[in-house]
Amino acid sequence: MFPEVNEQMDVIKRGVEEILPEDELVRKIEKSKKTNKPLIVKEGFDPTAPDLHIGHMISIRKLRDFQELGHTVVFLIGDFTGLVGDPSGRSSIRKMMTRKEIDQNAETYKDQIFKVLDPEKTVVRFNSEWLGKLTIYEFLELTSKQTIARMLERDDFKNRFESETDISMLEFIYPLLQGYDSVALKADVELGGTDQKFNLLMARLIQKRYGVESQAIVMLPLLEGTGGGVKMSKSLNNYIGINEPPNEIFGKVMSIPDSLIYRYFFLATSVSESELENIKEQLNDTSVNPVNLKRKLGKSIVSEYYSEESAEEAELAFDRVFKNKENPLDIDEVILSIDQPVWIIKLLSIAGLIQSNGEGRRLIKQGAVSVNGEKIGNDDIEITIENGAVLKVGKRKFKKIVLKYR
RNA sequence: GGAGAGGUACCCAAGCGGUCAACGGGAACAGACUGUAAAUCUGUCGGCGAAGCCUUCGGAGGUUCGAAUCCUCCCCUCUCCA
Repeated sequence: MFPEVNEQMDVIKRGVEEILPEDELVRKIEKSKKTNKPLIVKEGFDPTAPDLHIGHMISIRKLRDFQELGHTVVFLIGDFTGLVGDPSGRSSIRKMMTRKEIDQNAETYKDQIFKVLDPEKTVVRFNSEWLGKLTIYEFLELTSKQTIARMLERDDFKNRFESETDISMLEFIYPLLQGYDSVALKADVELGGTDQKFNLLMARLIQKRYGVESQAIVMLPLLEGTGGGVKMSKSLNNYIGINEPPNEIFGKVMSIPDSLIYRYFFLATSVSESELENIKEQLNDTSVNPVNLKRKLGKSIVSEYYSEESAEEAELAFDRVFKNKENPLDIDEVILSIDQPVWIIKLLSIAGLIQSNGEGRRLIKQGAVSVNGEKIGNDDIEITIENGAVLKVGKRKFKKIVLKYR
């Protein structure tokens, strides 16, 4: 029923940063195959930021690998964490989330992860199910499973402790709670980013102390953001959200630095080993234009979350605007009822294309503004526009004017 | 509880009585070029229908012809000592 152990390991290891300990995972898989029992594979998510980006999808796609091998995937939502309020980030006190907000975010999560995971085979759990029921006695029992000295081995805590920076008690307890999740779920495997190493290892220890078999850990690399250098995150606004429209996803992929093309293929798509090799060769071959690889990358990412047709359309739309410098087919419309002629700056402003008149003047001076393809060279003019006129600011911002008479 | 240091625009970070709407870097935006929303180069990066004026340097007052810069109080952060 299950594939051969080495076949499973080949699938699991692709794109993975580190497996701890690998031989233990192999044993678990052997046992699972022998007894015909799927492994319980868990990953936890914080419900405070429900927008997933392709960086998150690296581990979710790995969950799918496990799922396709026949194992049980548990998508754990850390709602208890959300209810209490995560103190990490030191001084900033995060607002506590309401049950309703958490439930809404959980729904949003499902929409997104089920683009990749099979809803029929995915178990969604909330850690309040067990953490919320712990008595203080049981909680103290949990804290007794670990010592301060061991906790301080974590770099983050160690540095802060040594420099006498605050560590809240709650923060300190967090890894224990997360470990308890693994106990409650009897997790065989937990996935996480490399930044989660400490917590993942802690869970192994907590499980052992509770007499549960320790989970194996599969750590995935963090994906760099669209600007390169730093990791993809919503707060840095360098992310590609999987709920964004296909054109947007394609365009953002086209904006990544060439140096990241291979990494994105490797981590964010399902291309085969041989294709990866091929891509690497092409990148080293100066006669191959990297833009073609980037197009392929963009299409394969869009296809994964939408469809091949959407990907084709996104590519055509991209060429239309950026290669042929034409207007896109679908332009957002703004309905205006204005007196004509109208001052150009004011027009841009009410069309929502500029934040301030100063910005408008600047853009015009820089030659970034056009109306129906005609560049505006003077910020002090009044123009008369007809219905359906297209305003363009910069390379990417378009608005179609729909006039409405009073 | 005691002693110091500091809070400057989206972020980091200069400035320490006028020449400061505030150096520099990053981010962002625009233009050129291109192979694309890559790279590179250049420019912009408080507000006002732009004349001059208005509002910004943790908050509130004060000194001064004039303050981000000096003084007082308050709030917050950090470092060291207990």
